[in-house]
Amino acid sequence: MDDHGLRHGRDRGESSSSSSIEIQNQWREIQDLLKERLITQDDFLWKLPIPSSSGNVAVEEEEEGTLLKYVGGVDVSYSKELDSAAAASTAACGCGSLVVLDVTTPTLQVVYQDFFLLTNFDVPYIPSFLAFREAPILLQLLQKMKNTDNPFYPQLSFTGFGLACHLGVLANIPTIGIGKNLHHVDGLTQSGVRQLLQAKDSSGEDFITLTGSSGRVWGAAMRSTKGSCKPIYISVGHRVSLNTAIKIVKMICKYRVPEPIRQADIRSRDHLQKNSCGNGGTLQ
DNA sequence: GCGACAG
DNA sequence: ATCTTGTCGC
Repeated sequence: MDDHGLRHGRDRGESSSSSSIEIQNQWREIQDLLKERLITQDDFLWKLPIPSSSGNVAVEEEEEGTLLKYVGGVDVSYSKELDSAAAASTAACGCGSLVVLDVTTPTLQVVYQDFFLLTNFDVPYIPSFLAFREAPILLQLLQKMKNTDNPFYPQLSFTGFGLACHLGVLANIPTIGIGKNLHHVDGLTQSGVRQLLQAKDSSGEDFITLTGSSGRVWGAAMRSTKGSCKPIYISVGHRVSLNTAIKIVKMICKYRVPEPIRQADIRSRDHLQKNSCGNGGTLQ
């Protein structure tokens, strides 16, 4: 995997007993380097399919470019015995997934899926640094498709919140991040979002822009379906503008969580469940 | 200083 | 993230 010279501390042969503070300082440096390479505008020319129940694929009329057809979704599920039982056995304690949906079909058909079972995690989960734990797993799944010239290789991928920038830059793929909860950072609060969303309620718009106290635009909060009062959080990813990200999210929400993420989530959890505990170590 | 804190 | 029962609604 080409990591463009960005390696985790442990890979550079540094002491594995680095303190959490030292690790975080290293990770912050890497995040700063990745940020320099982040593209927050559209850098492609795509025709977006328009949702229709007829089964015929309509596209936005005036647009030129390639039809957006294959959209990926990634996720990592964890077993409850993450740190105890599973760690000592051969059972899987985690599962990374990559799914690809054909968004030109009315049902948003899943046309590809692959999994990566984990028997241990060498990277801890630290808030604000989620990507360092999950991105390496997902990069391998993407790289496997690329190496085999798989025709379903995603033109764009949905990721969990906080992974979009990191994974997008390292895989050089357009990404949109989706969160089910707000990451409290840069002055952003749950109650602040609720208030702004409530105020927007009457104006017809169903989303608000998330601007931190630093002035940085982190993404948007939106009600993805009519019935949901709890918003989803869309993060600015790589090579996709926020406006385009919102458009794309709107066209692939059968439920509150956009379908690529939802399928990646459901299928990784299912695959993990079938390959843990009782079946651990004895199943392929 | 303390608490809160995506997955 | 995961644990866990029922329950309410389309």
